[in-house]
Amino acid sequence: MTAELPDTTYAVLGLIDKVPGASGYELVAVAGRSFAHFWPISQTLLYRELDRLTGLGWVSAARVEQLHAPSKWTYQTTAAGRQVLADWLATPTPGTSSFRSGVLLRFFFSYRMHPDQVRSLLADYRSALAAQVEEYTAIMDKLAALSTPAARAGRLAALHGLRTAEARLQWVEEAEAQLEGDHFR
Amino acid sequence: MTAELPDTTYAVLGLIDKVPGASGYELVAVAGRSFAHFWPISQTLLYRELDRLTGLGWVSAARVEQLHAPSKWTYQTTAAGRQVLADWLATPTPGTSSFRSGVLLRFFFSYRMHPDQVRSLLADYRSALAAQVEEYTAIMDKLAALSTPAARAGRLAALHGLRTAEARLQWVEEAEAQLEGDHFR
DNA sequence: GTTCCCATGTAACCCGTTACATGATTTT
DNA sequence: AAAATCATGTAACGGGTTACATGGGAAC
Repeated sequence: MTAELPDTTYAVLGLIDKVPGASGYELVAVAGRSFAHFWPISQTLLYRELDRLTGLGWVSAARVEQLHAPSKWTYQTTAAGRQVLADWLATPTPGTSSFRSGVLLRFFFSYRMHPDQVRSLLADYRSALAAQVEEYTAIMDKLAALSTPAARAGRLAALHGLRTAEARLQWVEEAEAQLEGDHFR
Repeated sequence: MTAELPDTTYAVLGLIDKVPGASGYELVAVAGRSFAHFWPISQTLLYRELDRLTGLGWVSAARVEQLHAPSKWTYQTTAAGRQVLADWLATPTPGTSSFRSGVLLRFFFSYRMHPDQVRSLLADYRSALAAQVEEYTAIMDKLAALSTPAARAGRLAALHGLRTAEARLQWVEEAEAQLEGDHFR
């Protein structure tokens, strides 16, 4: 009967649970560094979820005055919030992750492009993927030192991105090989 | 000055260009079978784009009366529409594909779960990925016979999905191995 | 003295979704 | 008689985005 909240709400709840006592501003930064890779949220949205979560009584907000910076609100999960988080984590996940790729969409219509355009589309995709590989590798390196359960989870999440990007780089190779091969048929 | 239309508009435009003379109903079905895997759109949205495209003069609509079924509208790209499509295909793609994964989001908070819950999360993910492998393999098999440029593009798009799903299955293996290994530390 | 960081918020928009309505025709 | 297929559409909602506003303290 709980009106079906979006996963984003639980994402923010989980983040506050993970980083208690952080301000909205800090949470935006942490979200950008952590789960943004598989669950991006904008600043506006995060602040909206903060309001919702306090309204629901799942997190509590406390005003903190600062000397060398503006005053801020800090957040913590309540007992009710932690229970809700645990319940959400226990519910089976609708496995299908939503995915939209502008590259693949264009590639799907590549028969309407000049071969050079297709080549440059693939080249751009390759460098975007290479950047991803760098990014995920850097995250894993940074977390390699830590041995907490949270760090282990983060490392494996990054590994998921890494394996995905690597496989797609391999695909670029295959696609390029196939396109060049067809010139001689 | 062309007001920045969403990629979905061009997706539908490209589809009409690919399957000229199809009805909205048929286009919904074709979209579901083809680019839905990397660019899903609902029926309502597709019909809305049909209105927009005719309004822009990029496609023309013709009423067709049928004997054994209700009358229908059929669509074709105009010369202007084909030009717009070519222009869109020529513009560099903002490489970053948007991706949201409920599985990874939960996994990111897996340190708040019982080990059995993590196991079942991974198991569910594995079977979802296995289903994807089946799906993409089936598409590639179906297109293997055809040697048109469009079929080749579709086959490679499916291969992209296949390679991605395979890599993620491999990741599930790695994740499971790591979780079980940690029991003895 | 301008620019960057901290900190929170408002306004407007629209893409995309789900649910539902309608009605004819063909198949079971 | 019921169910599936063809065919198009309406209504309502909300999640997520971009752009912008504000204001103080710190750094260059």
